[in-house]
Amino acid sequence: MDETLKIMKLLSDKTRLNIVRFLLDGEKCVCKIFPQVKRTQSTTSIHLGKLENAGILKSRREGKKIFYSIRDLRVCDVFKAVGDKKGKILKKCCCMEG
Amino acid sequence: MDETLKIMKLLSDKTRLNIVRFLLDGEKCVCKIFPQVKRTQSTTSIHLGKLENAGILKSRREGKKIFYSIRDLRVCDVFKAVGDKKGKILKKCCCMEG
DNA sequence: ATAACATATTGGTGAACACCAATATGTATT
DNA sequence: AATACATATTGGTGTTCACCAATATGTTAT
Repeated sequence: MDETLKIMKLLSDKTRLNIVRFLLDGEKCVCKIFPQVKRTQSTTSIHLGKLENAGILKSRREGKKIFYSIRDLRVCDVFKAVGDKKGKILKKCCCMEG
Repeated sequence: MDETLKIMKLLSDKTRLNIVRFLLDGEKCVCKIFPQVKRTQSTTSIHLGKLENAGILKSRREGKKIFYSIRDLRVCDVFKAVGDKKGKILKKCCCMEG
């Protein structure tokens, strides 16, 4: 499938976009994520699964908790490209040199 | 509404993505666009309308024909950010300096 | 004015998917 | 093993929206 389309589809949902935005601040536990994005635990879990499955996020277990973080740094560049607030904070970007 | 989300939604459809990709080569007439993206004239017209309405594209009449082109150069940067083939061709980008 | 052409709009249909509640799985503690 | 906690999965519902065919609007030429 069209890789660009895949990424765009993943970022075209409010909940997923807010998840990624939140994770731009660094690794976060699920229990912190779903209150932040104002969705139920189940809904949030589904979205995290999709993002991880697509390679956008990665996860790590620590005891009972699971921490998610950004794996595919291209999303940072996308935020920068569109001029998102969160993007402006980011200094290091992966594919913007040259 | 969330500006980033708006752009992502617009770029998250196969037809619209292909329209924008095609227009990265320059201004194009509707009659050339809809065969390229393999959609009916009516469907293509709707998508062009949405993209123009959102400020991504602009249009210009020349006789009976209407030509569309890219107005919001951020989409170029988005293509570059995700590593899309079309993005790699582009040399000038608007918001990537610095 | 009428015909021919280019694009826009409308109406109806089907599919994709976000959402929540409820349940299941998995992990740590006692 | 039983309980409590954290996350994942399932089932069902409602909405959004892409699509096409048909029709309407607008432009040029005769």
